[in-house]
Amino acid sequence: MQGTIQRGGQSLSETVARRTLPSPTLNPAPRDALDLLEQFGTTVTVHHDREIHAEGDPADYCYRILSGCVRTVKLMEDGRRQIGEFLVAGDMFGFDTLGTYVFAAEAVSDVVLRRFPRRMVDALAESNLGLTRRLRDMTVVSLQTAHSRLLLLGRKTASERIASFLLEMAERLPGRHAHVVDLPMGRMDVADHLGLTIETVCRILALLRREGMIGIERGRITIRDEAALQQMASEQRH
Amino acid sequence: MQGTIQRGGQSLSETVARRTLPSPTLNPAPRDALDLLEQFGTTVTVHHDREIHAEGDPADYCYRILSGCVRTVKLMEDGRRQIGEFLVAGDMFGFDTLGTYVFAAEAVSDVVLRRFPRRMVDALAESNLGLTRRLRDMTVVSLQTAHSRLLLLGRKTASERIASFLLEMAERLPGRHAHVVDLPMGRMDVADHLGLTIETVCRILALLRREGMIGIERGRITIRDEAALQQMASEQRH
DNA sequence: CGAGCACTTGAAAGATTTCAAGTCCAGTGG
DNA sequence: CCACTGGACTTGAAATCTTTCAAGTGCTCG
Repeated sequence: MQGTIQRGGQSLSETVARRTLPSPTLNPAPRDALDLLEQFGTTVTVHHDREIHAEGDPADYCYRILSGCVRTVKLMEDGRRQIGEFLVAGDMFGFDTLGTYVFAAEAVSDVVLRRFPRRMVDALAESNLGLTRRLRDMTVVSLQTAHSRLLLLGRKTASERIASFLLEMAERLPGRHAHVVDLPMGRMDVADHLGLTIETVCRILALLRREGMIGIERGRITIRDEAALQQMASEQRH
Repeated sequence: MQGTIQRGGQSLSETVARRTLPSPTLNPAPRDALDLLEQFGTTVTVHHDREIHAEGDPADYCYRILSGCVRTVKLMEDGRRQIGEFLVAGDMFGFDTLGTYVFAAEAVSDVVLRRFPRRMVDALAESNLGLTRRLRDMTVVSLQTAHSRLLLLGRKTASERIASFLLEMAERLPGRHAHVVDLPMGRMDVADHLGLTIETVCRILALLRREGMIGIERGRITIRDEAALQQMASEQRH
């Protein structure tokens, strides 16, 4: 047993704030097709451990993360939990969906989101090929990430999973130093992402610390020997 | 250690056979946008255990399976292997890719494929919104499937994985009787798909047999007590 | 200062894996 | 036609990795 869920989950505390367009130039020819969505977005804040959307909800909105960290969650009847991914500033979610969400999204930390009505996104995509392609590419990248995680969960050892995870977070989390990783999520979240128990996560981290590969201070990990970590991660051939 | 790979993997033994269009009606308004691809397809045969495409290959082709079974494979340096999914008649693959394939595709059994040049697919999608949407939906479904597998690999026990697998195959494999499952893949493939060893797969199957839930005869599994299997699979809440 | 929660660590229990033999066929060659 | 061989599949026993069960520790907050 693990993964007692503290789903707070009622309503978003919405700090609605309709944003003005970046620059009222004549033809702003967006660098990124996704910019087209911007004007239809609303900024909302979701607090730590609150639900953004539930699994099975009608998929009415898509989101881009402005700040903070989000987890996608699948739950089993008995409480076992799998966190599919952690999403951070710049990441988008809610686009890869047909009808209803197939997993919940929850705020790991306090989170600021840009929220877009799906019908807007769909309508825009209908008429804008660039956007359509962009959305498709995003989905494809997600799919490829998921496949890498299948390998991690199916075939890697606990140490390999932790090492992989730390390296991934070092790369993706915003931060001044690439070697200082401020983990927004707790150990339990890490465990439920890597298919381990919280105790195993702690023990392996302690092991890595004893080996001098990392430093640990209150929710902050310092990577001391990246090469050793990379070796331990046993990344895939390709 | 597991997963010694017998990748045969040189060339496709191509039984090229350009197909004529189904019916030369005036405006055949396809029921399925994917039918648009049909005329650009080539039929090829790939034999048992041969590679269809390697991981890292330039993604020049997409495929639809006409008959047989295909596995998608990710390999680690030391030979550990993860089979992402088994694909059967009607399934498509090679569409969810950007540039190069991120996993290999191999023929589990002798396989007949309809092969489409990617540049054709891309070109058609460029001008046909229906096709674009269809491709996107396919990718989304794949992504959702992958997320369910993350839960299976991350949180389910060996018995639960095997039960889930059997039920899934019973549903997806073509066959007269839904309760008679002719598995095209060997135990090792099952193991590498479910993140187990071949011995564990055997033992759990034997267990299910002793419990009267299934029958086993040479590559054929008979489902004797579907309800019990479903219970054992502990499917997700939603 | 005390409570509560997140995180650690230790020890025992368990689920799978690893190591080792078989068994069972299907196909081969005598 | 039938024994033989090799590969796939099974099964047993010991070894391991992780988990489970149990206590701490150490912050943070009230």
